[in-house]
Amino acid sequence: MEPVDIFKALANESRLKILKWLGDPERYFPDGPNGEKHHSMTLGVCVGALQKKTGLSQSTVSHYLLILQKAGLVVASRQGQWTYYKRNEKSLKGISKYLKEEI
Amino acid sequence: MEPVDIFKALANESRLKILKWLGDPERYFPDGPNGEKHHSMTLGVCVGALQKKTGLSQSTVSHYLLILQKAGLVVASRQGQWTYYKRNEKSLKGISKYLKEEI
DNA sequence: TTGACAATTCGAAGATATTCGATATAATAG
DNA sequence: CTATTATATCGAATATCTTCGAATTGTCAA
Repeated sequence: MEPVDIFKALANESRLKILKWLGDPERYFPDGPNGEKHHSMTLGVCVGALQKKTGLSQSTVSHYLLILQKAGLVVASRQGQWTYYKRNEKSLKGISKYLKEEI
Repeated sequence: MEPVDIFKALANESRLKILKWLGDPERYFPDGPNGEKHHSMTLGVCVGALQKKTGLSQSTVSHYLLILQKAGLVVASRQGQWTYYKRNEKSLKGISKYLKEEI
């Protein structure tokens, strides 16, 4: 993905928050989307949990996650009826490096 | 300026190019806006030179430079009838650090 | 002071982004 | 198989961005 498209994905408050939350899911999602405790976070965070935390509609969050995914900033993995999203640390490091060295 | 506004400023191909050019004006503007040689670049690059290189209209470039300025990415200094723009290296380093450490 | 040049501001058209509710698809539980 | 839950896609309204040409402002030289 081109740098400009990555910056477009980052140019939105909610998407920026989602990225931040995905950077430390244990901290930002201590409970599951429906209040369950003791759940694993290795796969990432599901759409419903992100939807609740953003306060946006379900369709908007799904759309935003697609934007982040197309930009390479997150990766999705479907597990049964859930889709889990995690951050792509490499792409974040990459764009940070780009800003420091190529701009 | 908030990170999201900085990313909005970066989310445009022409503005990204302008920033890149301002990072090495001697290389990207060997001649002045009207073809003169041997001109100083310590003040930055004037709007006309950027306008020619982008191919956009003069008003658009002026507008874009204001967006970059509001985001803190460039600083302007008027010198007679010209306005010179230079990069604000500190803000670029800052946003790079933000991406690496706070997101 | 007037004319030319540089830059900014204004007003508007078209394109893209935001955001929603409704609908469709996919997976699971009964 | 059917109802339920999770997510994705569709269609549309509104907002913001892109970009221009025209008008305005600021500066300098004759």
